[in-house]
Formats: sequence, C-alpha cells, structure tokens
Amino acid sequence: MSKVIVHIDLNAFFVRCEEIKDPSLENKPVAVGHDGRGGIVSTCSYKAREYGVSSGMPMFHAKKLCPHLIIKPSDYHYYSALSDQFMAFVASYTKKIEIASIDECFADFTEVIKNEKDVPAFFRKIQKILYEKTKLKCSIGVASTKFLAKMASDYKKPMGLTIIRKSDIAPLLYPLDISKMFGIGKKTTPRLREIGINTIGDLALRCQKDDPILMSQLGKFYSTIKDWISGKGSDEVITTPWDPKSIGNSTTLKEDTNNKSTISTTFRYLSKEVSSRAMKENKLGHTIQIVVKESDFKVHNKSTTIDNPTNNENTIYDVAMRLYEKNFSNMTVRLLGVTLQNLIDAKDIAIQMSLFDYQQHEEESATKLLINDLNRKLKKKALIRASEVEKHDGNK
DNA sequence: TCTGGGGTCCTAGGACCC
DNA sequence: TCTGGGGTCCTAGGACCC
Repeated sequence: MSKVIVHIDLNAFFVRCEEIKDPSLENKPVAVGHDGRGGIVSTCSYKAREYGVSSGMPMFHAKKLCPHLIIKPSDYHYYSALSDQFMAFVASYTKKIEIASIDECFADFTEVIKNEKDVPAFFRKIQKILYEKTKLKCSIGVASTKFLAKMASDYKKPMGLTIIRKSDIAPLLYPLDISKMFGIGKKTTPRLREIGINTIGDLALRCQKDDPILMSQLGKFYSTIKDWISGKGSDEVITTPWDPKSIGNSTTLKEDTNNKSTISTTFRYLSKEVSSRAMKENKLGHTIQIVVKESDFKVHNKSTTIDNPTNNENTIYDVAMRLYEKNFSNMTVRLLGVTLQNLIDAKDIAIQMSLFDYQQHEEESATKLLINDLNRKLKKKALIRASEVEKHDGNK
C-alpha cells in the first residue's frame, strides 16, 4: 500500500512576505536581495520574471532587464516568523512533517486523506485556508514518494496542485527538459546532453537499459536517480529536528584585497559569528575550515582537525589565521569564510571527559598486553633455545 | 557593480595502522 | 631483498539545493 506524500512549496516566498507587509507591491516587478557589490536576486515576483529576471541573477543585470524593478533588502527574521506559521499550519493536519527549507516541506497525508472521496478538492481547500489564514500562496504536489511529490509541486506554479500517480510519470514528467529534474544541475545537464539525454524521458529509457555510459557519468547517484524516476524513491518523511553538521559564515569583501588588517578583521568577525552560533546550538567542532575566493572566483578550502573540539572564538580565529597565513598570505581575495565542522553536542563532552579516564585505563591495559606479549615471545625464544641446547647436547 | 550565503553529500588521494 | 591489502581518518575539491 503506497503512502500519500505531499510536498508544499511557498510561491516566491520572500517577495510574498514583502507583499504581505506592503500590499501596494502586489502585481509589480519586485526582487528581494542586496543591491550593491556582489548583490544577487534571492527571489523575484512573477511580474519581474516576465522581464527575464530570475533568482540567482546579479542585481545589476536584473535592473538592466527591468529598469523599474523594486528592490527589497532581505529581512530573514521576518520571513522566518512567517515560515513558522506555515509549518505550524501543515503540522495541524499531520505531525509527520519534514521541513525541507524555509519555504517548503514534505508531509505524510496517508492517514489524513484515508476516507477522503475528493482528494483534489481536499488539497484545494488546504491551499485556500492557508491563504485566508496567512496570505501565503503555495503549490502542492501529491505522490507516493518524496521525489515525485517534489516534482509535482514544481509542475505548476503559483497556486498549483499536481497529483502524480505511477501511471502519470511518463505523460507528465517524461516530456520535461532534463534540467528540470531535481538533482541534475548546471554541470550535469550539459554532460547528459552530450550523451543524447535531453529530457527526463530520455533519462528514464537509458536507465531501463542500465546504459553503462550513463552509469559511469552518474556514479553512485545512478541507482538513486533510477529509483526516483521509476517511482521507487524514498517515501520516508523525516520528522527528527534539524541537527546541523557544520556551522559557517562567509562574506564578500567590499573590494578585492590582500590587505592584512582587513583580512584579519574579517576573520575575527567571521570567527565571532561562527562561535556564537555554535554556542547557541550547543555544538563544538573538531575541524575548522576556511574558504577563500580569489578575484577570478576560484575557490579554495583549507581545514585542520584539532584534538579538543571547540566553539571558542579565539581558538577558531587563531586556527583560521594560521591556515590563511600558511596558504594564501599573498593572494588577492574576494570572499572569506570560516566553518566549524565535525560537530558534536556540548552535552556529550561530559561523556568524552569520562572517556578520557577510560582511554587512560585502556592505554595502561594496552601496555600490559604489550609486556605480556613480549614476555610470551621471550619465553618462546627461551624454550626454543632450551630445545636447541637439548638437541645439541643429545647430538654430543 | 558584473556573478551571495547558508548548507549537504560525494569522490579521490594520502597517511597510518594492523 | 622485495613487497600484501583492508580499514579508517583527514583533506581538498566539486556538485547540488534553496
């Protein structure tokens, strides 16, 4: 019995938040993002999209395409609060909810719609109630796996509702361009085109044949992709709260520089941010990584693993500076970043401390074992010697 | 004014231990 | 004198997503 997995995606979320704050923005070309050096479009309204503006685009470019574009700086705290309202709304239907990002979630509606006669009408109603309660607009995808639900919510925006049954995979997804497939990005797309794969249907057919060229192109990802498009992907909605595996901050400098004091001040600021976030999350990290982007956008990482996990600002700063001095001291840089990795919970440190005693005990045991082993070997040698002596004596 | 910042996961080579 | 592999951890880079 297959599950009913739903993916709900808030349409142009950041822009919609701004429209809720200021309704006069509705039906106008609006972009959320920083308007300055390095600024890009984070999200844009559907009106702005008509001019060719899209997310990820440099802001100066967006302004060229749409000269009367209204630009709003990003207000992350405000968006987070609205996001919480949205997640709470979905959670009022089912506790089986997985927060995928600030503006989307998966939810398992199997039980909820068990006795529902008109499923599309049911989800239309959810859309309507969400809008009435929060003024947020969403697209809903319904399917038996997370991948298909995600593709379904993407199928029609804004305020779309798409249901993908197994028999709908071919007619709905196969005609789509390969770049529309979740997991296939701007690097893999041209590589797939080169081997004659231009649509999701092309990919599906080559998967059915276990095409060796395709398999070698995708590596380990191949079996996941094959499962996804054949409808055998994961249907597990992961309800455990997010547990960060790394905490990092980075910033693009006002101008490219190799100025020591600017760089040191920036690393100090980044270390402080990372430290305070790690402390808030109650995390300590074993590994400190720095990221350096050159003027030509070439990115370098350097990291080092330390014995005692930390979230101390000074320790993070010292390690970051050492890594920088050792590897990039004369480089003209555009961006700097600091990340704490290999995180452990601060509360586990207590266990680690008692583990320290345990390890000492182990070390002692290990020494004992070594001595015992040596003794055994010595005894054996002595025995061999003794037997040799005996032999020698016997030969006499 | 050219191209952000937050993440996750995978790969591949080298060091080191047994 | 020549010469094993298996496992794990660390490191650097890269692809992808929102």
